[in-house]
Amino acid sequence: MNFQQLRSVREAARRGFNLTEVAQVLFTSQPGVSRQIRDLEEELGVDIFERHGKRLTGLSEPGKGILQIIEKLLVQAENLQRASQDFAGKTSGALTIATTHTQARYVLPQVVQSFRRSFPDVRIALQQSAPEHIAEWVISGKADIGIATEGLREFGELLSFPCYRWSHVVVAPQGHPLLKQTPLRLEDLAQWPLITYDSGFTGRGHIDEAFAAAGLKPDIVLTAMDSDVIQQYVQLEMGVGIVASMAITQKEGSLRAIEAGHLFAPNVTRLAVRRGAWLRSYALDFICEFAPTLERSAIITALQQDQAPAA
Amino acid sequence: MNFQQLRSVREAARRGFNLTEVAQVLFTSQPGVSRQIRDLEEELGVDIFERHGKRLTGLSEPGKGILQIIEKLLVQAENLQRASQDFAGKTSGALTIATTHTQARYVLPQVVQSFRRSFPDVRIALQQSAPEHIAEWVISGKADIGIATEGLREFGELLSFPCYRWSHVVVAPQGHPLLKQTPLRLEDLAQWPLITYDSGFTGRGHIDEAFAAAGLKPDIVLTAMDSDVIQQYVQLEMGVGIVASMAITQKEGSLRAIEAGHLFAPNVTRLAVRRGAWLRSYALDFICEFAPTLERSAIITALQQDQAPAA
DNA sequence: TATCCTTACGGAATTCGTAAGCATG
DNA sequence: CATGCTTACGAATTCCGTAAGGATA
Repeated sequence: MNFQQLRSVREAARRGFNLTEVAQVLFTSQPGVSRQIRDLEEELGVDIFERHGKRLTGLSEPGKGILQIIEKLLVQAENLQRASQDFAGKTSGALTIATTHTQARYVLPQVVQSFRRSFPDVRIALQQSAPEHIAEWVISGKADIGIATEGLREFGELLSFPCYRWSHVVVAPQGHPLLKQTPLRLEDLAQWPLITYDSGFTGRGHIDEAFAAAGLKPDIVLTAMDSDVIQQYVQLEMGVGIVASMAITQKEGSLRAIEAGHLFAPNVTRLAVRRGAWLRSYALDFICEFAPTLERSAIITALQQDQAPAA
Repeated sequence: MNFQQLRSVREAARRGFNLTEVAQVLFTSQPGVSRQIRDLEEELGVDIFERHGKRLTGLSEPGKGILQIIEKLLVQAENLQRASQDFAGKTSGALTIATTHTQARYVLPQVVQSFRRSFPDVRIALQQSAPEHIAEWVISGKADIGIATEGLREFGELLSFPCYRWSHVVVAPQGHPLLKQTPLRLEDLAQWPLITYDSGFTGRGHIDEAFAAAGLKPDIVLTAMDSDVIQQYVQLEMGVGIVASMAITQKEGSLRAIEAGHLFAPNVTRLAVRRGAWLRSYALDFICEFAPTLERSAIITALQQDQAPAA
């Protein structure tokens, strides 16, 4: 049993059982991968993969259990490397953050900027995608940190912290009748075509809930993943926008914003890391910078728990 | 990085940093071990061990953290082997049970016997020792299962289950005056020289507590780890014995027993396994046989949690 | 001085990539 | 027939044990 064999198995499962692809990812030859897997199967005495003739088609039933263990083992192997780099005083490394557009565009810039000043040798990668994929990236180890408002709490493999609260804001073109309605009511809002986030994004859930609770059927004419896109279409007078308050930068030419915290439930942006993973020292610094309410020691303690307490 | 390097480091820490000894345990040469460790330290860029000149004397500060990760990694490696053996349908293997004399002598025989009938190919090892060592053995992976009445609950690394309750029994030679005292009171007992377990063994704690709570100072003339030894000395009329009820087999010649459940707090024998460890299928069977109140699925679920929930 | 770790060296085993062969969809 | 896995083979590397050297308590 060796690490190359284990990596081959893990990668095969991740890359859809295509060993040619696995070989490329692992910078080795395809026959090499083929043998790594065969050798491991032989040593363990178990077929890890289902085969149709010569092609791998999926995991066998035991293979699923074995893969779980292999993943844990390789996580520890990566932890070992990272911990060592920390102990060796290395200030270089990588930090991959999976997050949504709103965070990446409006919230992270300041944090990233100050982080870069503290750790100029760390390469930062912002992986932007949908909340459910953010969780996936962190769980698989492709991202070190996930930041999103939705979709991070449902996973036992993740450890997530609340970071800050925010509320929604209504945006409308200058001179729009809604701007005179004070205080703004949901009924007023429901009169107009609306533009907001795709479902599952950036607090969209709370928007739907608020309208449903009021027995209103809003006319949502356009949805997007992206606050900028929404505001762009508001500017084109296609409707009234509902966006996260962070997305209002005061510079949006003819657009005007109305606080809507009283209409929709407040949102909490969360930061998630993989349970059992070692975070490089600078990653902890990043987290503390992003969520100053978190204690460094509290994060470390929580990370020790490899698994969620049973319900 | 390879497994032999990791094993060398773990074993060096376990064997008091004597590489010659490590080499013997790992069935390899001493220079080999020396190089494994040096290579790993070089690759990780961290000195894992403290050195005085050429000799290893202890773990470095980073080494402590690194060792923790290595231990977790190697546990997963062992899990992988065991899980594979299960999946491969292997009915052979080993089962090491660390336990106290009382369990090994009076409780386990039936269980072991029936287990042997079900799994004739499994080699069973009973490791008999003091409760604190039992925990140690299970934590280090040298034993699969620990069974004891005391000293298993204090370790976050262990997952322990209550198995059965029992109480103490007073034993005295035939014709002893105490046998007429009905019901038996603590005050009566305190009149006589007593023989019971060493402190930390087999519910001794509850005995001390009971006397202390009653403001009595018992005259404990002899202590032993072992119910047989205690009864032997009672037979020699050196005093009155207090032993676990399981140790009364009805065949002890001239000795008579008196229930003492009303005098001392009841005891619960617990069974412990290492968190995060894979238990061979037959080990689960053994546990269920030993503690029929436990559900197989409940054990598996609990084992998934690698770490104790934070306090 | 006895124990213990490191260095040096050479043979053996393993590893790995290329090329060819064969099954699958 | 194009893609994908296996087998075969040879070169290069790595691994590991023996023997000798040097430090420590």
